[in-house]
Amino acid sequence: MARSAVKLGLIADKTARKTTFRKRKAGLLKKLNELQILCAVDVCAFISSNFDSKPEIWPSVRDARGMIDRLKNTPTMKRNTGEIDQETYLKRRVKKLEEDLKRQKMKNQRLRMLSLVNKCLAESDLENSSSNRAEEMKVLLDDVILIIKEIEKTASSCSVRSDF
Amino acid sequence: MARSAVKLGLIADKTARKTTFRKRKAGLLKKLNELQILCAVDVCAFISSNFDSKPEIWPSVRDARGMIDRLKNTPTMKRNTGEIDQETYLKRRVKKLEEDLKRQKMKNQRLRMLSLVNKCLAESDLENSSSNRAEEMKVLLDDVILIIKEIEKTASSCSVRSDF
DNA sequence: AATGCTATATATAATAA
DNA sequence: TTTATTATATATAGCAT
Repeated sequence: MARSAVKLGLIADKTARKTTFRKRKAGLLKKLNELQILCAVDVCAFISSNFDSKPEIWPSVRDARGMIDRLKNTPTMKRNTGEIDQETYLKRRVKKLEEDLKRQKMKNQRLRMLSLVNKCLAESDLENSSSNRAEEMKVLLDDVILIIKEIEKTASSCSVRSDF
Repeated sequence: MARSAVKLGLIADKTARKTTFRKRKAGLLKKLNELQILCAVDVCAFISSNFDSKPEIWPSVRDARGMIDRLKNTPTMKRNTGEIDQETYLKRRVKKLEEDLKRQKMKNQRLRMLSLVNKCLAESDLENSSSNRAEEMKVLLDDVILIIKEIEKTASSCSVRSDF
């Protein structure tokens, strides 16, 4: 994004790739930090590369915990109680929309769970096994369990939009 | 980053905050995507806010899997092939015990997950058998099972990191 | 290999529609 | 309220160190 525009594809030269990686990773982390502070939202990211010996995990484990709490408490969407004044055509359209939304919700939940498992793996792989870490690990696993239970409960209810 | 520089702090006005959030979230996801493609690294991020009803989770399941694979292959210690004095011998014993501990921890994790999967499957079979909800649930659980298998593989081939 | 330095490419804050 | 348009602020690609 400077002297010349770069095409979106793997950078062939390994040295150049590593340089770009280091610069962009730094930029990305800065942006994450800004987003978190400016907008009061929770953000969590992992960057795994063979340039760094350890994956970058951002922000701290403690903050990641807060993030998980928020995910746990994600509210189920209010039902749309709109009156039905049209015929079968409209009903079908509504039904289809609801199905799409449900599918999206399931997908999101799968992703949430994957992220959590990912987090567990990262912790157990990367942190050495001091007792504190083990304890934190257990808390994380408990969160996974809660979310799985939540999936079970909400499988029959509907939820809302996603951005993409 | 435009008409004026903004100070790094919570944006007071909620409307402005939301606008900034949406824009920056989009920018961030774009950067994540670019970093992943340009540098061939695995990236995983999520953003939880009360502007969006659902937490933003990035990237796809497929890429999250790749991420897990990479974490699995996190470099293990260099093996010292030199002479083995008493200290080295003891270090190895300690290391072995740590490995055993870790393996046990992974095993416990696996067992807990398996137990949950079984429970979910059982209840999923009992309820809502008329809809394809059960089918969706099974797809979800298949993911869990795959992850568990990966964990299992990791546990059986893991070694403890040497750098502390 | 890592860091410093610009010229450009992008991101985005303020504004308009 | 969201979306489009800019004027600026930032990020960063290519080099030099």
